[in-house]
Amino acid sequence: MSQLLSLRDRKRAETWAALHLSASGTALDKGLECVTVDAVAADAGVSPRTFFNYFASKEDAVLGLQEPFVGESMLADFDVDGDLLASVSHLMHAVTRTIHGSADEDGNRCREVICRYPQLMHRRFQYIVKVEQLVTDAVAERLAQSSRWATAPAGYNVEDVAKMLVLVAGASLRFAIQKTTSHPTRESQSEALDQGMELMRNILKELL
Amino acid sequence: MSQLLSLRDRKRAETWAALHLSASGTALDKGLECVTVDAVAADAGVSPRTFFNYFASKEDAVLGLQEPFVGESMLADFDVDGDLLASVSHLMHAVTRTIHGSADEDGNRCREVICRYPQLMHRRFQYIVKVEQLVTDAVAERLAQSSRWATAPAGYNVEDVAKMLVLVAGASLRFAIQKTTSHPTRESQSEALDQGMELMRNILKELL
DNA sequence: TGTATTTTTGCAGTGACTGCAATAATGGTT
DNA sequence: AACCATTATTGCAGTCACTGCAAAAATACA
Repeated sequence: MSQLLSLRDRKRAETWAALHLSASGTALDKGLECVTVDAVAADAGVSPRTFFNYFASKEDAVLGLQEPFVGESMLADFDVDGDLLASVSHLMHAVTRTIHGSADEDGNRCREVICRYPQLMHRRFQYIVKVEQLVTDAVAERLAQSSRWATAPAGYNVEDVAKMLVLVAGASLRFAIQKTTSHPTRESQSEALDQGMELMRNILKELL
Repeated sequence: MSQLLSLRDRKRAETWAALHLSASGTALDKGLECVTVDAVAADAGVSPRTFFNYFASKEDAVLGLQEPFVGESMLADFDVDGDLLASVSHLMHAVTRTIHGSADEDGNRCREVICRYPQLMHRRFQYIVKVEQLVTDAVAERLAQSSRWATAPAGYNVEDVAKMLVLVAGASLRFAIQKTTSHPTRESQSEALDQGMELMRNILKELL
């Protein structure tokens, strides 16, 4: 188990976690203004300069953000011919989770920090923009292979359709995020996501 | 004409424009890394400290960003019982324009800067989040007075419906923004907005 | 053990941004 | 014109995020 990672990788993971834990903990305990790179680095037992080997900014450390990626497993139950909106929103949800390198227990802590310091949401949105780009590419690839969607409406291409799908599906994701961060309840975010999708359908059915 | 504004207000407007023009001009001519607060302030003939009386950050100066607001005139042709999605997206578009204090001719310059330095888009998104909040409140108020929308679907309230409407309408706005900034054509953004809305309708009709 | 690679670290520097208090400019009043 | 209240500008001193660079330490590998 501990041999799956080399000593180097294990230490890296430990330092990453120590920095993130110190940053988010200090933010909750003493306030975000007390979170300085120097203090966090000292708390984690590394030099301030090393901090930037792990995080591009102190906000990233507080939220434990990492570069998002589209994993193979996430695309497994992506069905172009099924409920496309649901597929896309679930894919976005899955990829969005990859920007949080921390464990699930840490999720509530982060949500609490974001709730107290909404400025941090902005930084998270930056990452979500990256998620949108990644998912758009992945969706476009799937659409291009589908007989139904390979040809887009006149004046548009497959990338446009993918982009629009991601933006619309992203609406329900953002709805779910705003709901769960302003009301830090126990209910899971994927529940909120499905509820948001349902509300969206209800409204749109009336409007189209 | 020049008496409509007091001397103080006129000078303020001039200094604002000088700072913004210097910042965006330097970004285009010499690159964004050459845009420093000191240089911009000197170029505009004010002290560096004064710069921060006008802009909260140097990015704001480059893009000429101002606090968004919902004007009376924007709500004039908002029709709750008509094409609600179109109404909301047009309202969002109108409010989004208020974050750009500069004149229309300056729009292309800013789009060019954003195109060359996509990091700036993030700062703009921060303002768009504010736009979303403002428009959500305005829309919720209108919905509450409407007989059709005053009662939301079970489990949701009017604010939820307004939020979702804004997010969905925002999707077509973001689509239009991405289109026009990656392809800085002459066609107006409101055209792109309507086209995006049309694409969204086409796609959603197939999916609902 | 020796060597190549990666990581950490210190250092010195740039530049954004802030609070504060003095000074100057402006608006309105007598 | 003279006077005062309000508001804007400025300099100063300081904090802190973030960077490039090169030396030193840790790790991997043969």
